[in-house]
Amino acid sequence: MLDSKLLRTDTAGVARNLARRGFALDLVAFAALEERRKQVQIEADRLRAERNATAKAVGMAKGKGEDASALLKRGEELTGLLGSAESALNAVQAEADVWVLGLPNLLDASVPEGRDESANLEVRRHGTPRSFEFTPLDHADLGQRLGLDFEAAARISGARFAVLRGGLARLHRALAQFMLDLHTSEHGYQEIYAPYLVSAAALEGTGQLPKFEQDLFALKGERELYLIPTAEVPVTNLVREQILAPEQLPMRYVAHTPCFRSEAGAAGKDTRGMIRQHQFDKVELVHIVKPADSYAALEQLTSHAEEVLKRLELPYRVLALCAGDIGFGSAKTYDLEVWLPGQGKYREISSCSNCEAFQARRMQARWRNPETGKPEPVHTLNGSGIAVGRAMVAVLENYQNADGSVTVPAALRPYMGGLEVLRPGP
RNA sequence: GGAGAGAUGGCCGAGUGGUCGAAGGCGCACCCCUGCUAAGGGUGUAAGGGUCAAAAGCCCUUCGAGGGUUCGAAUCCCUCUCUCUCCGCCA
Repeated sequence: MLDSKLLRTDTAGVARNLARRGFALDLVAFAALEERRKQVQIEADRLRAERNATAKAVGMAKGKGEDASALLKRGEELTGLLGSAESALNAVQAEADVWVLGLPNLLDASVPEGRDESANLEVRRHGTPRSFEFTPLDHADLGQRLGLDFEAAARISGARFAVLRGGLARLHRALAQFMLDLHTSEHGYQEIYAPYLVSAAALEGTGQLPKFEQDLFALKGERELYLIPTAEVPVTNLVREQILAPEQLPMRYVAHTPCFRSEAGAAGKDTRGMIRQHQFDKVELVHIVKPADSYAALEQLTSHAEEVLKRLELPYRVLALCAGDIGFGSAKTYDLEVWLPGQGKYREISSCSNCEAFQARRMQARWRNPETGKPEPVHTLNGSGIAVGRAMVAVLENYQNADGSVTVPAALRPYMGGLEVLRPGP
């Protein structure tokens, strides 16, 4: 959510910034709505003030034993007027809320111009793609003989699910454990176990609702609950409706959770393999920081995600997403892309974003700024550190051998009971 | 799943229809007193929103949430959520 004061005082500036994303802010409609809201609210406040004063006067008159019938009559009138004024206010307010909640975040000045992913800016590269003396397979072919079973998953759940067996299941677990250990013991994160089912309010806080409901899995039943699309939702919402002391910041959290996405808009994309699934695991990093520190924190968080790839010795590159490709709630995002020999290209494996105060305002997550003495929104950041399923894909493809076996990266061997090579089963 | 109790400010806790945003205490901040320590006295101490260029001021909202009764609701009625206790079941 944008700062409503800024939206009102610098509407043109906001519109210019949002235009970089390709988002057209309708200035005329906004001005009209705002004008209407102002009038209706002033009128409702006025009526309520008079109603309160009248009611108080009734009490005093009765206390003194005076006749209050004129006041009672006026009170009745006011209650009627106030009722309609309030419903008018609620209507305008609801309209304004939907409007404001649908606006994406402002972009940081450093975000490159551009309309789609082709304009993303490569910031740096690490590692060199290995040259193969044989034609590398993609993970789906390779994995089939190692225990990657899409057919079984289809029978159980349908398309876009995977079953992992044996060594592959363990490799998957090893990756998650390795990442958690790295972030908790070397990068200073607190590990979090959080709910996988969350309320609509939590999703509104991090920005998935109201706009992106079609990407979520909602539960049937009386309770309005959704499966989390990322641990960002429960973990960032840890600070919702809180006023934090400056000493509590920064907070750094890491959580390993499954993520559930309906990917409604991605039909036909990446249908092969386990690149795009309805369910996948991710190790997520979240920072809650003072506003002045958030861009330093973004660099730091990104470097923590990169460290995972470095230790796994996987070649990757870092992209600064361009204006048109950046996510709804983010002011600036770096994507990490890992090299996949099977596809012969770099593919997204992590996305690290500074949401500034966008989510904090929606969640009412604040800190007490000692300089002003006032509660002010914190800044929130999140990033994958990293996607477990895609990391496994990258390991399989980059570490494959001519005979269809896969060498276990050195960093993972302690988590695999010392196993050095995953071999195809019979 | 069954039975019961509860939800008030940073915390504890009073308040069952009127001048209550809410007594009292604790905590915290500042000041005074006391040559240290201990004790004492005073003042202040919520969040959100509107108006305003901004501040001050003024106004509105908020006593778990939503609805209702009433001129007026922390207080009465209904629904829901959450917490606690006991029983049952359960990983």
